[in-house]
Amino acid sequence: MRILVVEDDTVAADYVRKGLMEAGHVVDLAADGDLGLEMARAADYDALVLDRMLPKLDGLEVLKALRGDGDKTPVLILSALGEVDHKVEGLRAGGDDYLAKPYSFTELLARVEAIGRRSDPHAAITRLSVGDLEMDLLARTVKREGKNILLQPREFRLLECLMRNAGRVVTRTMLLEKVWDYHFDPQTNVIDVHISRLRGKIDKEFEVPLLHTVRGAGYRLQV
Amino acid sequence: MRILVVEDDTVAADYVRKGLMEAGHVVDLAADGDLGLEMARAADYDALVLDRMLPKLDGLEVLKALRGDGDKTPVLILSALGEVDHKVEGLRAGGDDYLAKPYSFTELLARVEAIGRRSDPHAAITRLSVGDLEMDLLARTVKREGKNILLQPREFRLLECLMRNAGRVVTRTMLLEKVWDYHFDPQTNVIDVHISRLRGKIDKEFEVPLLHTVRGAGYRLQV
DNA sequence: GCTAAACATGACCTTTTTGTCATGATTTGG
DNA sequence: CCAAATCATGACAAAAAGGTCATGTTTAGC
Repeated sequence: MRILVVEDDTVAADYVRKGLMEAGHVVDLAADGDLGLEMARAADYDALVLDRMLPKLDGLEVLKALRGDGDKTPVLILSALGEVDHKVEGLRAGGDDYLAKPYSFTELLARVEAIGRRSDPHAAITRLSVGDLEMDLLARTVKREGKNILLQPREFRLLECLMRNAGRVVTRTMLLEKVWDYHFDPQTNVIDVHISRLRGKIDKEFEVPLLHTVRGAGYRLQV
Repeated sequence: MRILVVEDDTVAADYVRKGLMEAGHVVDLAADGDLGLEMARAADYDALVLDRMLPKLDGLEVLKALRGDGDKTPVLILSALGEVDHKVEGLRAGGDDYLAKPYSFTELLARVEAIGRRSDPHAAITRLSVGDLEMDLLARTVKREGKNILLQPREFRLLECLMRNAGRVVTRTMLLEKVWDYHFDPQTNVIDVHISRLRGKIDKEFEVPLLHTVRGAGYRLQV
């Protein structure tokens, strides 16, 4: 299993990493919340061990940010705060389990393996949403403000790519690769045209535009 | 959420049931391990709350039996035994979480909802297969004998409809409704044509045909 | 404010996909 | 075994989708 441990206490972090590695897992470490969130977003882990108290970005914030992305990676929250209310808070924020310090490593291992076990590798995401824009990958439908929007296949792929990278700039090169399977520059303005057509469907008739142009870079989907 | 509580202490059981019901869940009770196992097998619960110590059949045994069936319903183990080793034992047996008595109801609720949450009711099917024919609804790909088969959108919908009803006859009327959204007879042979084209792709070059004609009725996909 | 680059969009053409028709093959009931 | 019904399939036509181009608009640097 690939596990990301986000923990600022280097002694504890090394201890946990060593133990998990001996149990046959691949372990990455992040020392603060910012880095942890970034790593969790970048790679696809089977489980996260997240310290509650972290520099820069609090553990709960990291968790909320991930869940906000639609990321369902199982998370074990680790904390010195053993009170019931804190546990409840952690679980409500989207945590899968909560372990209070001091903990035994055996228990941590058992719990990480328990939460990771059922993170079905085939539990694919079937829905995406950005603001009031929703996409159902299975039904192949798109809605905004609850109203159905009819997209052509290519437009659908384009929007899917943008939604999967919501909040980030998607470059023209990325679009050509992901949406057109081109690995070269076609020297035409296909992208511009399809962006325009997409805009006409998802933004034109609505108050706030979601599809933003990032001059010189590409496009970004964001509220 | 539908929750099964297996607990012999009627006072505790009622207390838990009352609380869960107030939180908007549907709760069934079982007073011993035998009954609990039987009920868990019979119905499809979103989560199980399983007392560790039970008359007739021990909680861990119930859990092992369920996991042995391949049942993946999330289970919260409840127990007076608070020691680490027991927790580990419970989690190793396939439990998703472990709560030691005495527990606060709020925590129990949070934990049950946490483990149940991921057994997503929207965990839709994303793959279909009939014999060596496989369909990935998300990737929109079809394979037979591991070889990729390229289908047109309408052909894909047609095959999907047939695969979802594999082994059963799918009538022409059903096809018109599900694949063409026609609620009348178009008086043409669209179906015949598309069935023919589909056959050319999924059956023609293979040993055993999967797409069978049921004269006067419709078609059936079967090995 | 002018200019060049980058982007937006309407019009048009090409390709792909879908549907229709005609014809031939197969099945079933009498 | 024959005729009618049912189904299969190749050829063609219509419609839809995708792409290109030309032109207009916006932006950033000077």
